[in-house]
Amino acid sequence: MKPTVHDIAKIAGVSLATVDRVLNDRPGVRAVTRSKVEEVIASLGYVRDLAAANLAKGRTYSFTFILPANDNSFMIGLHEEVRGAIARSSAERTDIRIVDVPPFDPEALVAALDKVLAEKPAGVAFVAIDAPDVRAAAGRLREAGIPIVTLVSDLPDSPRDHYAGIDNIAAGRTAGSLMGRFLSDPLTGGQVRYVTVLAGSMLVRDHRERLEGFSTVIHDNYPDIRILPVLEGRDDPALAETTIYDALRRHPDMAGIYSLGAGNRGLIRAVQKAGTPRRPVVIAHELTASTRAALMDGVIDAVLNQDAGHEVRSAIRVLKAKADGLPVIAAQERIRIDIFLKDNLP
Amino acid sequence: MKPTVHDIAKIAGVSLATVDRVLNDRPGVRAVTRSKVEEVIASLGYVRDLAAANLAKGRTYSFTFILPANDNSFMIGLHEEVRGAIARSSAERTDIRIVDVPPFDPEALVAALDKVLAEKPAGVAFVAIDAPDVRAAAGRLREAGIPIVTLVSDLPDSPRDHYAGIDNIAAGRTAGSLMGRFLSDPLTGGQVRYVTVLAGSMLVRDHRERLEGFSTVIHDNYPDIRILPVLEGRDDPALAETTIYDALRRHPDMAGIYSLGAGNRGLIRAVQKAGTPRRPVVIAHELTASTRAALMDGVIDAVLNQDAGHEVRSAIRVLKAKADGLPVIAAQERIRIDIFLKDNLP
DNA sequence: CTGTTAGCGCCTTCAA
DNA sequence: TTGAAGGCGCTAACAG
Repeated sequence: MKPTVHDIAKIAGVSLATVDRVLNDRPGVRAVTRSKVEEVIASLGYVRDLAAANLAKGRTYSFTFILPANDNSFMIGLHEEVRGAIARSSAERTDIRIVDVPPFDPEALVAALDKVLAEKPAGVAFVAIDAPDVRAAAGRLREAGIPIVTLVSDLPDSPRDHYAGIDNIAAGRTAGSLMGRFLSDPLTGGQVRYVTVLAGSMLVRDHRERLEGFSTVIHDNYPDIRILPVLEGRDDPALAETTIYDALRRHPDMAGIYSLGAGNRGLIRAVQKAGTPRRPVVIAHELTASTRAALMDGVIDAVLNQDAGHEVRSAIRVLKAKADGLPVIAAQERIRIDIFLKDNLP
Repeated sequence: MKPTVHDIAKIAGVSLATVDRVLNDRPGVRAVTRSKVEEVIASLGYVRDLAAANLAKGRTYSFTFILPANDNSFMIGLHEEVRGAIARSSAERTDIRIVDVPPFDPEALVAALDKVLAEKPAGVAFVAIDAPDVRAAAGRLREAGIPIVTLVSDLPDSPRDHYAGIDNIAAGRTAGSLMGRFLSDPLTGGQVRYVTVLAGSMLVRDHRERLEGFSTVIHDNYPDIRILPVLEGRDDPALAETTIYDALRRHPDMAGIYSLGAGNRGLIRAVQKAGTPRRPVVIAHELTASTRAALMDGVIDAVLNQDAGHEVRSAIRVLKAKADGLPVIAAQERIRIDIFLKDNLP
């Protein structure tokens, strides 16, 4: 039979209340009493029944998700996943709130973080912007004892408890290897190919990291492939379309395109419209309705994806665990870089 | 405030016990009383607090995992994941037991299933063998009201509640596309290449399905690629080694190898030893210590993987949900076909 | 500082 | 057929 607080109380010769004080290290216990109780706890190998504790406390975990009010498919999907979690909240004893902030706006994010801090939730998850002020605001939350998880975009060198997102350098490297392999023939060789990269903005950390990984692999392993100067589409479909269309007009022999940001709807239209003699190899990020269709149609060759549902569920699990001071299953919380070809679409 | 059994009792003008009888539809309630209570339940939108219910019942979910006592890395890893779940069982209110059976032995599996049936666990997970007797045994479990989940290998046309594993036809197709893309150059063309397939045994459904997917894609999309007659390595490293070594001696110009079963340790040795003028493109299944190392070394080009940890955790979640008659989050339970290149290794 | 007591939401005897 | 009462494991007043 698993030991309970009663067993501890009996053996240690104290009351339930004292055991509870020790367990939740609340004040009001003499040091000797405390250590005696702790000894018994250890000797019994006691582990508290969280479900019972939460029941007694009437506890619900109040978490706040701060999300950019971006209107690209990925962010919309992320919102939906959080709303799904909200729908399940009664069963999961959570009380989740979404706070929208304007995208790419560090000051707005800082303001939101400070406002959330005042509400003292049991945990906060947010899509980070890599700026000193944001780091400082995160520090204030942590000092208040509020667990924080960065979502999709990390905040390195900050006291965040966990990052629920992919390794973007690795993602860029993966794209680079796929591009290299899709373009190179081991039996022939030597012919120079040109590849263009479409980013949202080089100011965003994720995009910089993906580019870095991609460039490294291409330079190191595929000397025949030349990367043209990066194009910035601001994650905007319309801008992406004209940008890529122009590039394909200038370079009708373009061998490949790596789209490392959003706005792929425009990219796809541009490739179709340009009708170059030979379709370029296209690798893009995030599986959405449009990238999925393009994959099926053969306009896109591979999609790298991060599973927004997994990220949200993982963030919640980790926040819960941190709030309770519990360990997490590391493997379960690692967000994979999914590679989708048209053959393994979910 | 969420409604509780007390609210129902008060409004319906009955006692807690009666409400409980209705909730768990136990006998001993007049039809009129029952429907009155049910009405109140519906009108309040009551949902029972599972944690509290389990606490009161002192419930633990007893699950049995029937696993083949195979000694390849994947199966060993699967065992480990189940043991990990057992280690967490106190926190998760589960009581999980592992039953080992000899591999590829339908009769032994049937015997194990029937033995488990006698113990009436709250759920059973097992690695299926595609045979009529096994299907019948599964039927007996289901008739006894025991939820069953197939793990890694499915049992189609059976009453299993859920399959925690990958789509093997899709996996084969994915391997085919990667092979095709890695071997073909869009700018040149026409040159015939030979590819060999190493399977464990064509008697196993997973392997048949992977081969089917692979062949289809190659035939339909890569006419220059010829698939040589399938080699069977019985998932045995030693046999795989000699088989592949011989094949590479006979065909020094072998362009690719698709290893769709286990025993990759031997395959890797053979490729290294053969030292063909040009290394073949190698695609294998399951990320293990040896395939991982081979990926890093460039001996293997891509590994398709199913996450055993995810499969086990998913099986447990689903068994719990089925035992309680609850829905599952479908997206969370879909087992992905992971594609690993050396760049996105976890 | 420590103990007593009454719940949290639900289930389960045991009587009526 | 129904109800009253006690308890699951833990926590939180409120006394002492």
